[in-house]
Amino acid sequence: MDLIAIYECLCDVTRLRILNMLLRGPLCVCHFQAVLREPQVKISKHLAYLRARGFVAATRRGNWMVYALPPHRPRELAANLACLQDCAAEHPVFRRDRLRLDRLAPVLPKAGPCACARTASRRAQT
Amino acid sequence: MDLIAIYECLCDVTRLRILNMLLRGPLCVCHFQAVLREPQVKISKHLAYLRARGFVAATRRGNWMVYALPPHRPRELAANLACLQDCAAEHPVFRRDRLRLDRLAPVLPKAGPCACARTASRRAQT
DNA sequence: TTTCTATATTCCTCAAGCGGAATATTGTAA
DNA sequence: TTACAATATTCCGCTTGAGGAATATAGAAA
Repeated sequence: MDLIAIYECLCDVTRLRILNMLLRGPLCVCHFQAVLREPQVKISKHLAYLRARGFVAATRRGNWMVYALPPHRPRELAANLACLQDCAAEHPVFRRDRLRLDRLAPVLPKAGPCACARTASRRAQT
Repeated sequence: MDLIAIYECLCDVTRLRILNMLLRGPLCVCHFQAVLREPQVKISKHLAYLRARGFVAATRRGNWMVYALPPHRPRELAANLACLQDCAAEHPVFRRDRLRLDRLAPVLPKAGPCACARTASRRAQT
């Protein structure tokens, strides 16, 4: 009954927000930190939780870790993610996260440092 | 963020099975006992859990308690129940519960003792 | 009233998950 | 190498929920 595992994963606000962000596309950890504004350890642990259960996939890119929803999602996961996306569309917290995310990084670059790092160095330049 | 409360409620197999049964219509406690075949205290406590959070409504009918999904369901609850119904259609446990339920009580009578009681006395007569 | 039946509640123990502080790891850059 | 930056892990205290045994309640029946 892996439905239970799915619901357990959806039981936490931080994880919901992470998944909501990932519904837009792959992201690196600094994105989560910048958008969620939660302590690093908290974000890292929830990412580990999701990863251990196969709800997200992680890839290292130099110093950065890129997280994404798994390419092949079982029917139940897909259904519940769709449901979450639906519900999230109305919740202020999720909407705000999406806005912050759009402002932060239009898309994740295919290579090189993540957007956070680039904006940080850009800030340093100006 | 009452989405969390919904997911927390869906985290337990027994509660999922109860909700799956209730998606067909109102039921009394003996139905749950007959179909789920779990200890009385377990069923009662999960019903209390669901009731305390407004996920089911309860009415007394003489000695029996009739449980039902609440008449007016917030959008998120409705969405997730629909999703559950979808997922349940494929899971052996849920399907078996539905079958047992259909065999047990085609419909809940509008008044009088519940079907369990009637079948029990019918058994006693024969 | 007393008794019975259906259901709920209390008390207990146990395991799991959360959050945070501190620390470890891994890759890059100097 | 050494130092640094990004991220992960460990340890700890706390809370919550699950399950079961025993007991309580509420209504019907005798």
